[in-house]
Amino acid sequence: MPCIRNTYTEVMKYNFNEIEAKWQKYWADNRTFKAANHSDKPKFYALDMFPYPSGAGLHVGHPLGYIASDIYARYKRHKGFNVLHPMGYDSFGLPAEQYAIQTGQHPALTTEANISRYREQLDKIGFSFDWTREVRTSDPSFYKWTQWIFIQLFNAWYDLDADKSRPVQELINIFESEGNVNVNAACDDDTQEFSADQWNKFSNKEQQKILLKYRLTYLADTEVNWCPALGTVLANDEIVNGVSERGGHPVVRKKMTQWSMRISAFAERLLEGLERVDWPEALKDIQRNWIGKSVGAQVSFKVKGHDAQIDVFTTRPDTIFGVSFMTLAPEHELVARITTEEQKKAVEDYVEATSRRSERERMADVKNISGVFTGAYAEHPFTGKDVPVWIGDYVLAGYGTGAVMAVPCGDQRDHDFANHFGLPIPNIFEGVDVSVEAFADKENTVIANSDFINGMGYKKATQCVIEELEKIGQGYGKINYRLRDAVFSRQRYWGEPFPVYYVDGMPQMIATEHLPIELPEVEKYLPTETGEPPLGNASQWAWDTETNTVVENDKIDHKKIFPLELNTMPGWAGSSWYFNRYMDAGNTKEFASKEALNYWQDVDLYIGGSEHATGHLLYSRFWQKFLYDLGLISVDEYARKLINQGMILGTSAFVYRLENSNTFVSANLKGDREVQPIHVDVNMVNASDELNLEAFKAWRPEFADAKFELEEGKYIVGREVEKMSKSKYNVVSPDDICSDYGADTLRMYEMFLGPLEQAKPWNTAGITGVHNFLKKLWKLYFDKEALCVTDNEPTADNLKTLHKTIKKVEEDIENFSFNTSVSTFMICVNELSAQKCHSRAILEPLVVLIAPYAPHIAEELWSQLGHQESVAYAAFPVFEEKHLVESTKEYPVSFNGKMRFTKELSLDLSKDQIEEAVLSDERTIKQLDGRTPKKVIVVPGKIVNIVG
RNA sequence: GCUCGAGUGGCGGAAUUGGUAGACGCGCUGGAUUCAAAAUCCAGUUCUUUCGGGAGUGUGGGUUCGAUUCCCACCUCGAGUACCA
Repeated sequence: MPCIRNTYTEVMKYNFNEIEAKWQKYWADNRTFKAANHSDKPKFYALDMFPYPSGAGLHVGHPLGYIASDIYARYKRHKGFNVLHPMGYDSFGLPAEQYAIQTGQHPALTTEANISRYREQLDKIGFSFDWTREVRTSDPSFYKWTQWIFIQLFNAWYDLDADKSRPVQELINIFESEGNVNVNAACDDDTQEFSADQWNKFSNKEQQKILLKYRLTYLADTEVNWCPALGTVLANDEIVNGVSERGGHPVVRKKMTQWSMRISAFAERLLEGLERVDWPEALKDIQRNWIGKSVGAQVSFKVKGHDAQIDVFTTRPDTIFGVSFMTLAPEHELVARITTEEQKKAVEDYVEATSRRSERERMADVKNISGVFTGAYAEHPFTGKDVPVWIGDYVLAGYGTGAVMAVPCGDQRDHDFANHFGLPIPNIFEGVDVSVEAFADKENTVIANSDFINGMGYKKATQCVIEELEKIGQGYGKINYRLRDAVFSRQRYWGEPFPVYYVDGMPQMIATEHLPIELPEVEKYLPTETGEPPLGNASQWAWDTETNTVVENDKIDHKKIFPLELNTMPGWAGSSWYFNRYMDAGNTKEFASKEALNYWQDVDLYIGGSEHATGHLLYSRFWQKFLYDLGLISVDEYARKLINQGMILGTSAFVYRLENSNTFVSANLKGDREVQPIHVDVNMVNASDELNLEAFKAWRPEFADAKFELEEGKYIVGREVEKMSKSKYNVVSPDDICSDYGADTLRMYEMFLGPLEQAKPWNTAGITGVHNFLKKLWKLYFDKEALCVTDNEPTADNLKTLHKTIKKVEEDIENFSFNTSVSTFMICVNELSAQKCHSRAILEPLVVLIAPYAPHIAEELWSQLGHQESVAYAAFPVFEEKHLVESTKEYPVSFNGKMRFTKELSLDLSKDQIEEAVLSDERTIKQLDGRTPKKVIVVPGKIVNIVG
């Protein structure tokens, strides 16, 4: 028979599992967090970077940012805002496809399963997401619009005069009436000039080819980063240290026909926009760096004996009289043309040798200087002197013009090259020795031996040289960007298909009303035997222009039925605009309605990792500006404020095996002995770093008969902070924490670990502090029997504690200093417990204060206090200064800046009265030990400092 | 190499515009309660000390009545980038 009394007291315990399940169900049933697209309230859009749903599930590091944004979103609801706080999945990607290759399981199935698992985990943490707006990038209803935006990009060009994107039809109109002579557009470098007449006479195919040179997404032969192991190309931001970011596979340069995005057209605006957003300075720096703006000049050198010129970009036109040779990249198109007979063999060998070297090898030996003389000479634009033309792999084909004017006295690489090959190093600097190293200090430059710019500084000389170059038609001022156009094709299956088919080799867009073009079924997810992307395996992947449907490949007749594009879009396609989709996620007619876009405008708070600095966060800004240019959205920077949450690191545990034995030595006994550290699962180690020996023996067969050297009967593991990962056995799952301590404890502990932006190690041992705090909070409301909240008038101390807390917590949330507000709550509850406060006037506002952090316990307490509605929309308590007013101050009294004692004095006292009171204190007399103070500093309300 | 950022107890970390360094929590020590344990509660916990004090926020200097905070130089660690002309 159950014991009634016992059950009754059980009820009054803080039963977090029951409470959390109850309120999670309540929120879901009542759609508590569904946001309306119309409201009298001010709007607030709190966004998290949506996750890729991996098979491993979430570990405690993942939700950190989500918890922070959730606290902020909940806080804003209390503050009377209409809050949009959505979540979704970036569900196209490599892992699901790699898994499909291994198992044959369709990526859609694994993705679906992973999403369910993620959702389950997220739900357990009690987020206030509006799930009615969920998006998945791999869902046809979503990627329909990704394809739609792609078509808009195809149908647009960049007008540099207007500095915005415009429809291609307008460009065609210009071509028809005046050719391209007056067009100032972002286009391919090899675009030739033509008149209206010429344009009108071009064949349709020729016209299409020319237009591709202008379109914002275009098909072109490009040098790409080919990763053989992954069987696909990679963008620059997907390569780290010369190997693929995912998997660390080698990457080689390869020329391929690929879709590219003309992001370079937006370089200046991407730079400028950074000035207007509240993003971390470090992140802005990374983007600025990546865009890599440099101001200088383009200079043309005629090649002697050839009808050719070498264009170079230089940031130091002022040093043009210091040129003693030129260097071309080995891949430079002029190399073959201008090389003399005598040098031909050497040059060809060198070009051949460098092309065979991988990117990584080239990077690895930057110290080795290599190059070959072409035998050709260029003509200095001012002096007319012969300038020998060399090739060398320190010049990159992909930057600037792929050629440099070498000024060995002013550039260290040129200096090294000149030294190595015995080339002259003419000095054009006043009072500087350049025999040992180059002089690159612009600020202190005084030009000499340089004709019309002698005696000038860097700035003036630069300006003069550019003017002179323009006069003789051999150069002009130019700004160069490091930012390259982004390759947009991937030779993969699990990505958005392009809405593109090919007629006579030219890409054609499928009309938008026929979107989405859904991914076809394939038997194998590997490239075809002929090396085509996986979509080449699809038997039904052709476009019928009459029925406007996807049909069988064998029907292709190149008259009415054409082959479809075999590449798919990269991972960053969907994430480049998803934040706009949340504003109107269900819309089937538009990517989002005008009303919704106008109402929500932009993201007020965006939280995510800084690893997306040069990928997602740059591409999405580019797409936003493009959509803005077309008038489709009303803001050109989509995220006002961005915070990078720091990574939560794992605390790995190690055992130490003696070399060539099966004996494990406790951490403090290893001494100088040769030991091999081995990761052990952190779940087998307790809070005191003590290893569970039985669990360890059972962990793996080879440890079954392990022997141990123990200290005081215990095996103590070594600890090290590392990235949290399966292979390091240091992963902690939020599910376990939720079931052992509850979601509210998890949320508060994650915040309590430290500042949001900072990387910090996870250590489950510390969680009891936060958990105990919640139990203590609970006890303010319940004694053993029942609710013990009274209607008694609060005391002055009660009010002081409450209002101190309101003030601090509000400031902390506004400053995203969530760790300190958790401390503040602890202090508050400690004080109220000591005061034995059970007054409703205090405890009710306290529930609202803590609700953003610990929403489940807050809902339960709120309802126990008699409220029928959710606490989620209760007004945030208002701080009242009057409760904090003090009449006295505990003054710290310092001697020469060192605090020695404190003395309580009335705050009404004047400076002189304070000084007198302190000087007459016996402790002062003792400290001074007979000396006379030289000076007494009194800051009323703050400190007293006695000097002498 | 260049560009950022960070160094505070055994640990995670606090400290408004320069004004009581180490809040809060973990861990540890002692105590209460308990048959015992868990749980809970109380006290202590930077180092050093001859118990008067003395030293102390990576190191060395500087500004100031007073510096974790501002300035200069250096050291260490982390991140980004990598021949960018």
